Formats: sequence, structure tokens, C-alpha cells
Amino acid sequence: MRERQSEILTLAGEMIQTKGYDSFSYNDLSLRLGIRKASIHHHFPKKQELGLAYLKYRFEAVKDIENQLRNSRMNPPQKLQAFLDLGVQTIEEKKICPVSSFQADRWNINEEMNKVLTKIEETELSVLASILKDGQSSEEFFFIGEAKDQANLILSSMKGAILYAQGQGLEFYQSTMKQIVTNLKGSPNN
Amino acid sequence: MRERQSEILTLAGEMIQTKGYDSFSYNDLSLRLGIRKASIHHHFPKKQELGLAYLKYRFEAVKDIENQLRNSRMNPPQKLQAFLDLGVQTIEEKKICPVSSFQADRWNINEEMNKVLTKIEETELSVLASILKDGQSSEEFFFIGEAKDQANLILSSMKGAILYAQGQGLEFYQSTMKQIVTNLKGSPNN
DNA sequence: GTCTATAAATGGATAGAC
DNA sequence: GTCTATCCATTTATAGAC
Repeated sequence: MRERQSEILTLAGEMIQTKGYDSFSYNDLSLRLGIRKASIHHHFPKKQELGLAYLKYRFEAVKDIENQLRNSRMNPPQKLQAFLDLGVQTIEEKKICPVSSFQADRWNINEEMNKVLTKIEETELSVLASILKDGQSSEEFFFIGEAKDQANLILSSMKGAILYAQGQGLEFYQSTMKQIVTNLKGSPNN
Repeated sequence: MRERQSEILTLAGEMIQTKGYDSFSYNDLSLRLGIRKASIHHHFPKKQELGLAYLKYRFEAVKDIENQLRNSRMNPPQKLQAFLDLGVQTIEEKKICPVSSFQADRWNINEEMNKVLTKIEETELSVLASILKDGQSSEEFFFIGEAKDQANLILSSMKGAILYAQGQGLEFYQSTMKQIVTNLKGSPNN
């Protein structure tokens, strides 16, 4: 990927995580990059192409994270913590998850973008489900039901809590994630 | 409240739950209502006033739900289910939670709107925390830690799961909420 | 309360020179 | 790859008639 293109994608990502896909403009990018709108159109002729390119780039990044976690020597609780810690950085940068951002903008994106978005969702969910499954096998996590459903629950709450944290503060996220880990450790009867 | 005004607010709400606050226009409202843009400006001169009015109206609605649940003769598990069922309707109407919508648009709203949004968040959280506390006392719910933290977790996951359900289907929400209820029933050792 | 008309700014996009 | 110049549609908002 050309230098400028990845520069634009990175900045677009930043704006997607703050203003949202539908609300940032080529002018916003232009001002930050110090080049004219037309120059950005040269790299990404239409905004939908920029949005799609960003989503594809994000998809690759998510698959990278997946592989890193899969090949790491961390145990399941450590992997889960590493996963949940990704949200802390997002909040500290006053951003939201790009997936949540596009989810909220689903009406404003085309089918092609929506398809990639759905693939990203599924990849993230399967990464987390795999961690939970391993932890269940090794008796480090305790929960009833399918690992997949538990993963859906945890990822939903993680993304949701990031949205709340913008208003309620980082502590909201921290205590909520702590509660997740607590729930996985067992019942009040243990 | 005048008829037309509440009509506009209702429609604005629908659009906030689909396109989002920053992405719907007075023209969108105009087309749906069959009156001109200028007529809408007569009722809500500026879009920020419309947005603020909607949030205040939502705040009242949330407090109503709070009172209804508080005064109902349902037991805590029934109250929780009624609460979670609110999400089902939202998904079936292909909408997202208005709170989530504004949370994703936090960069695009002013401080006054953000204040009301935060109040709505806090009210919803306290309603849920109260249900969980009651259920814990009556030994119908089992969880470690504070009811408040558990409420944060459940509300985050509820809102998050609604966002996922747009792409993954209603079943995603249903099974995720089932997992929440399962988790509250006790540990795998029970 | 609703209308026409209109303003002023912004947003996405393209043509063509350098 | 970047620029200037420009286009056209949209968006928020206002003035003033009915």
C-alpha cells in the first residue's frame, strides 16, 4: 500500500472512531493532512471506496490480532485480559470501537461495506469464543452454556461499555470488565 | 406539548434510531410529514434544539418505564425479562437504541445534549441495578460483586447486542440475553 | 402554522493544468 | 500526486407573505 493511502486510511479510521463514517468529510481529512480535497479523491475517488478500503484494512488487522493471540504462550485468562485491555486504549484516546461506529451507521453504508463489517464481527467473536473454550477446558473459566454465546455476551458488553465510558468515565469500563472476569471465575457458592 | 411537535419528535426519534442524529436532515422529516422544511424550523428553529427536545422527551419516557417497573407486581426475574424484551422490539423495527445512537454521536452533539444523555444512561442503569439487587435479596439471582457493576455489565451487553443483531440477526440478541439470565441463575456447580 | 423564496455553507465529486 | 477551479446537490437556517 502506498504511503499516502495508508496515511489517509489511518486518519479516516481515527475520524470513524470519533465523528463516525457518515459525519466526517473529505474536508476534515484535507485539513489534517495539509493537502487538498481533490488529492484525497485521487487516492479514493469516492467516499464509499474509502470506507470499504478502511473496513478491509481493519479486517486484516483483526485477523492479525487473532493470529497473535492464537500463537502466544499466554494462558486463557491472560489472553482474555489482553483482549479486554484493547478497550482501555480506545477509551483513553477518546474513541469508540470502529465496529460499533459502523454498526451505528449501518443505514448509511452500502451492502459491500456491510458484508466486510459482518466478517469483522464474526472474526472477533470467534477469537473470543476460542479463548473461552480453552479456558473452560483447562478449568480456568466456569460458565454454563456454549462458549459462543458467552463470547457474544462478553463482546457485546465490551463494545457497549466503551460507548458508556465516554460519558461515565474509564472506571465504568474497568469495573464492568472486572465483573465479566469475576463471573467467569465461578459462582457465589465457590 | 402541541400535536405537531410531538409528531416531529416521534419521527426524529425514529430517524435517530436508524440514520443517527447527525445523519438525518430536516428534509428527511419534511418528506415524511408532508410539510415544508421551514414549517419544521417553526417548531424547532435549530437542529440542536430538536435534538435536545428529543433527549428530554426520552428522559421522561425512561423515568416512566422506571416507575412502571417499580410499581408493578412482577418478581425480579419477570422484571428483568420485561426489561430485556424492550430490546426485541427495537431489533424487529430495525432500529438501534436511541441512547447507543447518541453515544456513537457524542462528538457531534453539544454539552447540553450530552448532559441529558448522561442522565438517561444513569437512570437506566439505576433501574436495572435495583431489579438485580431485589433479585439477589430474594435469592432469585446469584452473582458476585455489586449489583451496580452487574447492571453496568448487563446494560452494556444489551445495548451492544442490539447493535450486533442488525447484522447477525435477532437470534444473536435472544441467545445473548438468555446467556445473561443463565449466568444469574448460578454457577456450573449448581 | 404553513408556505415560497432564498441565503450561506458544506459535502461529494470531476476536469484539466503542473 | 497535487493543485486550482468548478459543479451540483444537500443542509441548516431565515425573511416575509398567507
